[in-house]
Amino acid sequence: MRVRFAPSPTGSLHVGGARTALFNWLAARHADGQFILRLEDTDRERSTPESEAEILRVLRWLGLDWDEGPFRQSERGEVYSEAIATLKAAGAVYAAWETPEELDAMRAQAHADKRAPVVRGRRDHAPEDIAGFEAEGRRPVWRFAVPLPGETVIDDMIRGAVTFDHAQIEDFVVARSDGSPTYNLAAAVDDMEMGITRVIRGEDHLSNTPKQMLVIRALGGEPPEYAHVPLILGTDRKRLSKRHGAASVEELEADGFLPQPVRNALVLLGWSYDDKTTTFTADELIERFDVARVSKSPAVFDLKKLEVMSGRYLRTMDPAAFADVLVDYLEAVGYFAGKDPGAPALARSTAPLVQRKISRLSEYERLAGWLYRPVEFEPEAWAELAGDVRTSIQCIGGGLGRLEVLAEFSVDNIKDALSDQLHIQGLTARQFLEPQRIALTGQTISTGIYESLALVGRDESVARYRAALARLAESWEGGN
RNA sequence: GGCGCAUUCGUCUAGGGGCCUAGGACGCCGCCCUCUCACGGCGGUAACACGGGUUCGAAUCCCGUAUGCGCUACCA
Repeated sequence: MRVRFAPSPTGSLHVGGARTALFNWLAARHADGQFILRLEDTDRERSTPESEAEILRVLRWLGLDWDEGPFRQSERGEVYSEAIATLKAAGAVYAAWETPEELDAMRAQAHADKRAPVVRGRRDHAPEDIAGFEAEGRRPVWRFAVPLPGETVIDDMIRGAVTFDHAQIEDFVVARSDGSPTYNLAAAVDDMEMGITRVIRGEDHLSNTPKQMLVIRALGGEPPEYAHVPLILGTDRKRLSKRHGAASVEELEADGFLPQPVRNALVLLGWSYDDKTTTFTADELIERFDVARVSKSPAVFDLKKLEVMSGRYLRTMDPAAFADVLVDYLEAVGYFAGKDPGAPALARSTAPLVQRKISRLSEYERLAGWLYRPVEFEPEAWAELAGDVRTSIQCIGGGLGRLEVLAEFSVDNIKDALSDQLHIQGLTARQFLEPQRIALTGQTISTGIYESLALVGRDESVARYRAALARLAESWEGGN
């Protein structure tokens, strides 16, 4: 089996495109076939090299390696010229001289008559008329002569038979007036020429398919199998786009998601293995994926679900591997810029403190940000302390007294000492420990208290406790 | 407007005539655990778009309606 992914490099890879790529890749790997990458860059206005590079980068990030390509349609001009010549020779296409204004008028009229807005060019111009057109510098487009009457049936792997009446298909343009091929010509020719046996693509291409089948047959080829997958929607049930938040894979990456859970979430958009399994390894996907099982109806992309999968994945990771991806991520997003040279090492040592608590790498800062700066109280955190200054001072002071004299500043010792102290003071763990957390971190949410204390060490811990106490004392006096 | 596709809990879905008083997962609600945030455990809430058929029997098949989406370019 030979499949292809054929994005147009006019932006970054969005979630829908990524899923299509994934489905194709899985189909190829499952059947031990080839996955071909082809850039459909015939739109010179919108295609950019940056976009192409980004798409390639993201595919690699997702782990979707291709066997052939990337091919660029912009470099295959001769192939299309030949195909167009063949079609001309076979009489399958004809020159059409209609001006844009005439075409608009035809379509407007069809709309007014409640008819299908199909364009059929005039094919009965007198030779002298044509000479006249040419004399004024006009060049014709070449339109495909859709056979009438007739119909084309797509035997879609997902939807079953879909029939299109030729009366509803216009004589679509195959070659522009400058001779360049249009999408429907180029895609058809490439699929044929590249020996593609199965086309898996978005449902938005369903109505193009009969046109491409017509071209392939006119060229003497046999169309591949088709599988049109439903579109992916945003939470407003509109086709997913930039305005739906993280709609591109690039953004998901920046938001701290790893490729494995992203893949897992994408594949489950429209496909399922059974009624229970929700996580798969890459190998399991390759073994189990079957495009015929893809659902017919569109799915809403739910970031929350991705987050859950991501969190689960992170938690099951080997701690060393987790530390690696965490540090790599922080490095990549520039987290260490302007920080102490020891910051990456610090991040690595704190990885175990956050692994169970975050669902995406970008949440690291929320929990561990305090480690990278001098004490700096979040307004809510300070408010919590200042709400009951006397108690806060008692708790922090009580904790300080124990920490200062601890023989070995280890997690276990800290825990024992503080637990003992809270009993002595007759407080609940929460009442007693919260002020400690705030004194140490300045945050209401942080890494675990005992681990955090042990990590920064006695000197730093004591210094932070004292600073908090001093500030509390000030506000106490100020308040009296 | 034309053509096409789709329609099961809020979301992703299982289901392909009797196994369905519709199953799972996420979310949500409650409880437990608990040093915050989380994690984890337990329990609960919640759906076959509507109307006709076909059939002994329909979420499953057919028709219609409604709604949504896609295409409707010398874009891809």
